[in-house]
Amino acid sequence: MLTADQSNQLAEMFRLLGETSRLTLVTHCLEGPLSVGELTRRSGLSQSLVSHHLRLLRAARLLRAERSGKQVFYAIPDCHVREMLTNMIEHMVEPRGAANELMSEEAEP
Amino acid sequence: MLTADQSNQLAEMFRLLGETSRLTLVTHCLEGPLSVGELTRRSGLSQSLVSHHLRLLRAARLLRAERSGKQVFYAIPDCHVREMLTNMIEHMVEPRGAANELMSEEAEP
DNA sequence: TCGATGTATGAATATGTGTTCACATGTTTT
DNA sequence: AAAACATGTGAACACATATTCATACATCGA
Repeated sequence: MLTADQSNQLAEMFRLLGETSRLTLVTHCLEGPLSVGELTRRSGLSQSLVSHHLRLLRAARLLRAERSGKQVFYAIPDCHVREMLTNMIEHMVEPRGAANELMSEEAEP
Repeated sequence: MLTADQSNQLAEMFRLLGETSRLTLVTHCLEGPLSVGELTRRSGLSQSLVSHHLRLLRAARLLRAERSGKQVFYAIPDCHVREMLTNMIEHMVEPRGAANELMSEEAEP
């Protein structure tokens, strides 16, 4: 299937999305390109921390940066990332129909 | 966009996929349903650890369990998860064409 | 060219959290 | 009872996050 290297790289991407604050930065960008200042305002984090997060997301190509004057706008880079996110959001809000018959064990009661 | 609760739930799913060993269990299941024993063999992990991981993935509905005789087979539960994974795999193997013009900064040197 | 604004980066730390192992026990099916 | 799998607990270990501060870089307007 996947080489060990590819698995690591893929896991790395998911790990980046696995932190609420970082994920929120990405989902905000689903609406359209947003400046760092705007992301800082919406997230309530410090500008420094936002920048640190964006740097990681950029390196993993989960976000794309584009400068416009003094500001830098971040956006979803391509349809793969966009569709991946919308798929996961749909999966989340989806009715949990008989999720697991085996042993009645749920994440949330 | 998303409520704080939804963001947490979504991040939780990504976090589960953000560990190489767990992700490998999931990607193996892309080929088709696999028994715990088979997954243990392929992953090289202990059966106990595999079971722990599968439990988490099941609870998040990233995998679905089905018993067949003595064995339990795990599979991708629906098309959302399957498409999400294939999208991410495509994104990963995609040519990194001008990933980030802003500051020449790469993930791997 | 200087100052203001917007953004990036580096370093250092404290803290938290998850992964993994090892062992034991429980459950379901043959 | 045996085989296959699930679950629980606790300890060791590694890593990542948040945080702050300081500094550097980029762009624009005066």
